[in-house]
Amino acid sequence: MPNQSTATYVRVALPCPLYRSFDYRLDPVGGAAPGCRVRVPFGRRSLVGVILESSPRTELRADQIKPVSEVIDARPLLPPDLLALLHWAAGYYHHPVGEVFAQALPALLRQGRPAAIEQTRCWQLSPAGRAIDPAGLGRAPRQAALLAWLAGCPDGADREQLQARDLYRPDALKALVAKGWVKELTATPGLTPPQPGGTAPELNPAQATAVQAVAEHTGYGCFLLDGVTGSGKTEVYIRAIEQALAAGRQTLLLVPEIGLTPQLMQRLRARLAAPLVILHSGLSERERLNAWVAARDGAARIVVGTRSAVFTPLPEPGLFIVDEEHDPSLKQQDGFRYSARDLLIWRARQQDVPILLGSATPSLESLYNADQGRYQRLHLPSRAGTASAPALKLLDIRGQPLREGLAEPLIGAMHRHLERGEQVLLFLNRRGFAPTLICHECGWVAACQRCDSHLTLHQGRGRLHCHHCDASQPVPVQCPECGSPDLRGLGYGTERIEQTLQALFPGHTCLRIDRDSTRRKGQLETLLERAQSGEAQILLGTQMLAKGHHFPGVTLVGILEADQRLFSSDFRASERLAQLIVQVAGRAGRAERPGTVLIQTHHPDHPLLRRLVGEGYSAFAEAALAERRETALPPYASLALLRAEATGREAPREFLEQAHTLAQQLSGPEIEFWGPVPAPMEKRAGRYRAQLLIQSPERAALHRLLRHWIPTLAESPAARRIRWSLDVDPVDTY
DNA sequence: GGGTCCATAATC
DNA sequence: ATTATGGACCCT
Repeated sequence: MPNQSTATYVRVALPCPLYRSFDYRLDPVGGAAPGCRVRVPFGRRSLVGVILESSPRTELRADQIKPVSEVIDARPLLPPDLLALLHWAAGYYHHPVGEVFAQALPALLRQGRPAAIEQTRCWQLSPAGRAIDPAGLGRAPRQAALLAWLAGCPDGADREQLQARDLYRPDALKALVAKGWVKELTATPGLTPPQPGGTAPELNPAQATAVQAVAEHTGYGCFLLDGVTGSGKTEVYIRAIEQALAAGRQTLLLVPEIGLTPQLMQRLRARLAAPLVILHSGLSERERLNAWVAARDGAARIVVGTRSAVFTPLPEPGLFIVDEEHDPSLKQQDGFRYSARDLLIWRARQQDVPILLGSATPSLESLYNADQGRYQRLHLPSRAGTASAPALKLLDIRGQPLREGLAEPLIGAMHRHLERGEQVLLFLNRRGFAPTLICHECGWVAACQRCDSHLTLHQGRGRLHCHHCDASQPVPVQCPECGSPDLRGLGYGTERIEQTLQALFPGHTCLRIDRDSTRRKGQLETLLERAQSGEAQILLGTQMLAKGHHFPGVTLVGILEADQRLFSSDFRASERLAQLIVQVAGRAGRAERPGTVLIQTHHPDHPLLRRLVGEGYSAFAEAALAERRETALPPYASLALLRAEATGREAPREFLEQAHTLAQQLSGPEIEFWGPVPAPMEKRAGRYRAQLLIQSPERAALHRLLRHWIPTLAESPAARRIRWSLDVDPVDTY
């Protein structure tokens, strides 16, 4: 008998919100190993699930069990190490196993499609086609449109990309190919061919030490690579990846979801002669599957991706890296709320692989772990002889006259820097013209119908916009309450500051970089280019400006609004503010010209702010950690947050009250509860939200409670009536 | 008698 | 999540 298996029952993870797996009979003898997908009947439906384990026996009676209808994978789709990771993650985040598995797989695999790279046809402009002016094809507008679009795609475009722009016309493409203007290629998309050519810079001693520390390490080790912008973290990554490549090993690099970090990608491509795939939210499902399969089969030697890439199987892992490890986007904010950083650390330990956490502003958690000796700290000082760290200064604006939100000393400093031919960057984390529209006659304020918030005035578009639910309406001509036409914008957004700057600095060009000015594809790149070329001297922007991009000509940074975050209800707000200030400061001053950072504040005596400005981020972190210790907050305690929302105001609170009562019965005195309380913005997008915070000095105790509490709660009748979710290790407590 | 609309139960 | 079921309620 060939290949007779003793295992006739399989335990399957199915994509539904249930805290259990389901047993099926495997009729055709031959077996299927854990990690294979199967199609099974489930209720009245048919679902694709993943085999968790197989066993010769089952606890169920024969009439309670159904047969597997199809074994999809002959060999396991997921290797044992990934099964273990997903299993552990489901337990740690107290999330249904089946949903965890579903989230970890590309959509096409979830649907049961084969795990095979599919060659796709793609079309590229030929040299002859490049010479054609699309405007000359008056009688063939489809072809003209295709030519015009393809001119902007040096790598060609595939069917999916063309369809996305409604340009996919088989006849037009055929005609263009026949004329020799377009080439049809079959490509395996995703696997970028190696094209190294960049030169390796000499390592400074700190970089060399860091690279060596990772190189000398065999097996698991967690390294916290802590270095300011410009200290050469990327070079350390590249050398470490080279070592992994030389050892025949794969590298997984996680990045936050910032515009795909074009600068980082360019450097990796220029230096590393190995097949590299990228996994990010902009991929089509086919591209994502191809990249995933290339990684799993070992064809891709380097995998770069955003948080969900932590679930990519790698047959020969040798190095893990988390870039910007403090970045909140590494934590999933809905559904299965996992931390990609924390999961990758677990995975590193399990697979006995070194992991590198990089940041100019490490999270307090990671600094604490380093202090405890769990991570090895590798410090990169700013390079000797080049950029000195920018000087941070607090600008006390209490009682000061402000010109549309700008204090005189800031305006004066801007003049001085601009006159020297240098660039200035202003940071304001508030888009639009004004955060509120108010009636000067009666005090009416434009409020959002669906949220507890004001509508933001966007003057350029002539609309009022809610930044919390995306609702939008035209700006009223007169007050709906009293009929007065005297409606005024209250407060300042980037759009308004832009106008002010144009009036104050008529001789200089100002660029506004925020989500509104970069809505269309390619706009961000264009604006960044104009900033870097020096064509514009004043750069004004939101959060977008804080990450990843260097502006060597900038010598002055103004932070217009720091106070909001100092008194937020979120205990992480001051950590975020400090990280933001340092990250924004890092955009400024390279080489010979050191930067200055002016921070406008009404609270120049705030101890944490003073510490940051006077002594730097490490000193700030030390003080912030001491504060966390005193208040018994993370990393000195473990948190979980139970959230609930519904269309009525009472339902979420009632559910949380019930949940609270149940939890108190299940837990000991070491667990503290805060709430239930309404969320800081109770109504959002038409739903009322409330939350219950669970806090424990002992992680294990917290998890013991959650293990019993959450599945019980999920089965309660109240839980079915409202939307609720559990957030383990929340990064935002609202 | 026959519709719809919800709460409730079950899914190997 | 999805699908089925059983009343309550309302209609011609």
